[in-house]
Amino acid sequence: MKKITIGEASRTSGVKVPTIRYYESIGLLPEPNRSEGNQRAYEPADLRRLAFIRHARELGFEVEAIRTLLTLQDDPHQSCASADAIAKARLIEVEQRIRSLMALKAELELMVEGCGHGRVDQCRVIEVLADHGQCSHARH
Amino acid sequence: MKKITIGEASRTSGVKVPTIRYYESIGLLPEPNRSEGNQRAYEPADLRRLAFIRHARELGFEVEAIRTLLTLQDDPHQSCASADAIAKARLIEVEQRIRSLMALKAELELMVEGCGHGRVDQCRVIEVLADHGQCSHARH
DNA sequence: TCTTGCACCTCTAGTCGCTAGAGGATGTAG
DNA sequence: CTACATCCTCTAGCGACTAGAGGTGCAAGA
Repeated sequence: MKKITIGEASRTSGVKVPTIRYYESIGLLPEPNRSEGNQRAYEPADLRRLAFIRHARELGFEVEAIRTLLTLQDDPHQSCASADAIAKARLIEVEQRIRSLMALKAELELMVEGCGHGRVDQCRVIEVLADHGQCSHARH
Repeated sequence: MKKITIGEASRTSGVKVPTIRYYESIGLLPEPNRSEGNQRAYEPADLRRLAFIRHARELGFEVEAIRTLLTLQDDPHQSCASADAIAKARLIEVEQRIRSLMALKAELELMVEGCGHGRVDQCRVIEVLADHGQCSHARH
């Protein structure tokens, strides 16, 4: 049973060293055992937990949501309704965000296309920003 | 020439009062004249500037980008190449964000659909989070 | 054995764009 | 004149890290 240093944990999980320590400080990761020289010594289970956290963060789950998901994972006999609800809520957020970004994209495209590449006083980018009324009236 | 209070400026621009003071503190808005009682007294030009800022923020431009756009607007004889570049960069950011959110949406949908609404140990949501290999290999 | 040099430790403070709250002054309507 | 809303400044907090200072541990080469 070789001990896993924080650096190895970082390399295998793709989570930066200070971020791992941060996760520990906010209680997402348990405090690992320490070596004689007071260095963190992780175990495979910690690496799995770290991978879980990383994946969830990549999917945009907030730390509090991840905290809940982790407690669910820790107790596999519970109903998964909460996990389901958290994922659904995240899905709805993502869908809304996509919609608003699409509207935004349309408006930016209009701005960029309309730019005559001349001087600022003819610039559609500046003009549109200065006058919301010129927008294609995307909801924002 | 009636003086415009910060509250009126807030109502007409839709920017909250503390946010207006914040914009002043970081130099996006000029320091307005003060009334006898030391209250800010805005002028129409300030309201236009505030509207510009708000619109740009809604489009997701960062404060530093807005700072540049504002200096461009202040000097209309400059080339609008910078404004154009800033808007284009923002457009690219938005497009990338949309792409990554679409991938994310697909993965969340798989998770949610796959949830059997039973116990956690059969929950696809938890399972997928725990094992990245189960992803549809969206790039993340 | 010594030394070099990297990885580790803790702690504090900074990032971005606000937002909240304390504690007090001013302005306005009845 | 009294409420009460609005204004003022100032500091601290949010989320999720990130950066840096100042120090210790450890493994490998000379």
